[in-house]
This record gives sequence, structure tokens and C-alpha cells, in this order.
Amino acid sequence: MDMPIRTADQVELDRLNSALGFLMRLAQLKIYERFFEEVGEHNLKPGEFSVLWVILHNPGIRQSVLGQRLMIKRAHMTKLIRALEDQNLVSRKVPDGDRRAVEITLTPEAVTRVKQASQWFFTYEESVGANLTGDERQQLTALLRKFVGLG
Amino acid sequence: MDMPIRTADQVELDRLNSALGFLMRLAQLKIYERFFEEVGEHNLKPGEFSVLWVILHNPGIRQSVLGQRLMIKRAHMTKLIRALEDQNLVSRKVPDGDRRAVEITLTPEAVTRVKQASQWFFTYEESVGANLTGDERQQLTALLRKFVGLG
DNA sequence: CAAAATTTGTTTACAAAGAAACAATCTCCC
DNA sequence: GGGAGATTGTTTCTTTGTAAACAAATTTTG
Repeated sequence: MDMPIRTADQVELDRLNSALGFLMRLAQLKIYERFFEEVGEHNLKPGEFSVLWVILHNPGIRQSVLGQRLMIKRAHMTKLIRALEDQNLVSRKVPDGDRRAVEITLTPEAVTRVKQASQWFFTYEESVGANLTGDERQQLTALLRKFVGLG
Repeated sequence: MDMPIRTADQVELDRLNSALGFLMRLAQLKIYERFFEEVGEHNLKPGEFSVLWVILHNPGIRQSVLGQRLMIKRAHMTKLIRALEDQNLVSRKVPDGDRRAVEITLTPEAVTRVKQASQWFFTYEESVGANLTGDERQQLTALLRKFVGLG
């Protein structure tokens, strides 16, 4: 009868169904969507939070290294850091050893703020993948860690 | 001693190390990066390809349904479809039943083009996750499929 | 049936992220 | 020591995607 497709779950994806890159993109988008639904505007976006968190645990880290680890391009990192600086959350210091580089540290306010934010952030993170069993979630985490080359 | 961190793999991520959302974002970025390294400008970007692929397999699909399945927002979908229309790859038709909607079909050229593009696209997709064993890759795919709700 | 609410797609304005060109510094090597 | 080349960060421009307001058609409901 050639009934037009009316709902998303009737859509035929064919080979896309087992394409790793495609599935990963979908997964990521789903996580983001849920993040903004649940956490709303908690005044620190996930990107900002992870940047601040990493600086907290690596005081004086250089912009370039931070960017490499979080896969943020230099051009974009410049903007992120400046925005954080404008909010008085980080301070930049050009080290004596290498005057091209910039070393970044949290301000005391930011330390408090990040520790506080970490509560809801990780609470959310733990709720991600709630439709999986504990084992599956565990496996997924391990596989992703291997996939991205973390330990 | 306070040696500054010099390389990305010395960075302490602490709890971020097992945060599913974080790992997923990293994984996705890694896939994209490799995609552009390897496939370069093959004249069809991954987003465009998947849109066209899904239209190929669901001729006459509505913009809204397409967007729901691929998690593309309406506003953005409008632009994507227009761009594809400008390249003479899709045609739009307002169905009689519901004159708000738009049904999309591939042009004959696009059918050829997508089938051709599918060769390198899926070749790339199969190379994703080459640092995992076959079993692991298989598991990861299955877990992601469950995660995103693809039965 | 008519008013209210919803769906669908578009437009406009904006935010997030990348690419390329650039300047300053540093490293390497002759 | 002094250029050639690499690194580091910034700037500018462009692409990609989202948000909010809107218009038109449809569905709901009183």
C-alpha cells in the first residue's frame, strides 16, 4: 500500500544500524540532550566543567596539553580560557622556561565552585546508561576507555 | 620539584576517567578526526551521507521523522535539506494528506551517488575501532545499539 | 462547528567549534 | 651563533548546530 513512514522507529537504517561511528554520534547526542533536560542551566556547561575539573587536578597545566587531552582545538581553547578568565575562574601565567606557553590555574573561587559542580555533574554521569544493566554499563565504559586510548 | 605536565598522557583525569558521557564525547571526536584524516574531502560529509542513505532506504520520508531518527533538530534539517536540494540531490513534495509536511525523495543522480559513496563510507566505518579485538568491537556495537534504543 | 492547542516547517539571531593565516618564541643543526 | 623549521597561542573567517519567534495547517475539545 506504500504507507508513508510515520514514526521514527519504523525508519529503515539498513547498514547504518551497525556502523560504529553512526551509533557513537547518536549516543553522544542522546547524552547531551538528556543532560540539558535534567541539569538545565546549572551555569556550568559540560565542556566548561571538564576543563575546570582537569585544571583542578593538574594545576599549572598548559593550554596545549589540556587541549590535547580533551580534544579541544587550540583556537577554541583560547576562547574557552578567555571566557573562564573573564568570569574570574582561571588565571594564566606565562612560564619563565617557555614564553610561548601559558600555564593555567584555578582561582580560589573556582576551586569551590568546581567541587560543588562536581556533585551534580557526576550524579548525572552516573545516571547515563540507566537503560543498561550494571554489567553492560561497566563493559561499555571499559570498551570506550580502551577505544579512546585511556589506560 | 613540581614538574609541570608536559604530555597529554600524564594528565590526571580523576573521576572523569570513568564518566560515560565524557568518554563518549572523546570517542566521537576521535572518530570524526580520523574520518577527516582518512576520507578527506570526499565531497559528502558524514552527516550528509547518513541523511541521503536514510532517504534512499525510506523514499518519501518526512523531514520531521528523518530528523527524529537522526537526532537532527528541525531548524537544522531545513538547512540540510535545502542544501541538498540546491545540489539537485533530493526533491521535496508536500503530501495531499497533510499540507504542513514535506516528503523527501532522492533524485536519480543522488541514488547513484549515494550508492557509490556508501562504499567508502562503510569501508571507513568498518575500520573504526581497529584497536579493539573483533569481539570487543562487536560487543561495543551491540551495547551502543542498546544504549541508543535501536532494538 | 468553532476556538484552543499541537504539529510541521521556516526564518532570524546566536553560540560552539574548526581552518587557515599569523606572530612570537623556541629547538635543531650546520 | 644563526638561520630553518617546529611549537604555542591568537586572530579572523567560516561552518555547523541550536533557540526562539513565527506562519500555516491540522487535531482536539468543549
